Amino acid sequence: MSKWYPKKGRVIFHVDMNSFYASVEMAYNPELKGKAIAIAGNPEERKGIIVTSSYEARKKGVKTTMPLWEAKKLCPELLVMRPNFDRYRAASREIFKILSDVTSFVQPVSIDEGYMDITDCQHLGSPLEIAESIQKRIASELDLPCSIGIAPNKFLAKMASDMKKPMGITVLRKRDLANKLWPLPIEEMYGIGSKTADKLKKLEIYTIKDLVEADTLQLKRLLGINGERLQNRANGLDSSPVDPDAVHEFKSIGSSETLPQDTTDYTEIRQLFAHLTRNVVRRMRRKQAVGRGIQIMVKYHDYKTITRSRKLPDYTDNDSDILTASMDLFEKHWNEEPVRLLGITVQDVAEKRDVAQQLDLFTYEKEASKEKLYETIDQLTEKYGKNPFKKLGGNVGEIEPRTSFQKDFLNDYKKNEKGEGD
DNA sequence: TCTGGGGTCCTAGGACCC
DNA sequence: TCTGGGGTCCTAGGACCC
Repeated sequence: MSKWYPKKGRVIFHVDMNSFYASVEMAYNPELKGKAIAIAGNPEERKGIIVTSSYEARKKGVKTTMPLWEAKKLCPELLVMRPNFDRYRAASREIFKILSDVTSFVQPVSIDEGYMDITDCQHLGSPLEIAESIQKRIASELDLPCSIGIAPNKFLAKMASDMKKPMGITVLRKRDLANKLWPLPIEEMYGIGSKTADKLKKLEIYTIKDLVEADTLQLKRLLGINGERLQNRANGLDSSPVDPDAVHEFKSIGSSETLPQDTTDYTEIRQLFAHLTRNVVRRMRRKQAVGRGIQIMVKYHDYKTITRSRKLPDYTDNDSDILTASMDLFEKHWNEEPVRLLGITVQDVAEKRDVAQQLDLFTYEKEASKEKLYETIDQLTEKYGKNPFKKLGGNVGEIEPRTSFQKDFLNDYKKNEKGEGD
């Protein structure tokens, strides 16, 4: 049964903090205000790239990901600081608290930006008034600047928040598209990076307006399904909802690190893998997560990068499982050339609680009959909603069987659900 | 004097199953 | 007997974003 929804326009905010890390440092130490500052890693460890810089530094040409030496050449008075992630996380929490005071429909997308759906917040004033009060609260209570985009969907809100910085508020309605959006060069469109921009330019598409007017079939041939989506967005169409739960539904947890020098030393490599494993495990435990896919990444001296992965037989959050699988993959695929960076990512992540449910279900087999098992599934379905195993990547019928009993049972289950045969 | 680290999503080929 | 058409899972790589 499909439900009928009244066709009502949404009001979406995109709240974007301005040069976030640098602004947090300025809030901590107001003497930094008005100065050219940058947050960067340690060049001694080959991590000296600009992570964020203040507007004063940007005026001199300092840009994110620029090597530190290059930034200093452009801006000799640049004040450089190491990142203080704990500070940024704390500030982020306070920001999202303020947003949550307006509505529960808040979707954080990174440490310093998020979407809000304020369609049902008329009682708090006009969208512009709500945006102004949010911006003022974040500025007065946290001493941090932000820009806010107001639009009928997430894509336009995102584009709008970029239009006035710092401390801007921009309304982007359908009727503003021709004036405010379409004249922009395609590389400024969210979702178009340098590779896609290059491809589009070969079709003589240089502005968002050109993208609107392009032949859809030609775009699909060039970019696949993404071509169509990009053209829809350029037309101001994006139905994706603001999803407050998305932030909890993480799919992978990884850690990677560049070595101080390229190395072929096996002991050093193993030590780094052990360190990465500890990092990943610590974060998994904090999130009460387990995972079943292990991926390693090896970046060689020449920047050639490979990824190799494997599925484990069971979910795990165990150091030695992860380290063993990683070393195994590494030994199998290392070409003996000097390594610049190593990474480990645990994929197929689920919450421990959900996995425990699956195990509960199958430990039942020890004492119970098939009929009992069906009953259990019914009970769990009732208790947890329509699809209690969603987090495990499928329906009950898609759980991986481990014993012959499970195999039989699942075959029966599938027959009942889908009907038999082809 | 080169180029970090955390993620998500998509594509594409092969294996395997019905 | 001579070649179907789905579907899912697995792996590797690439593009993009902050």
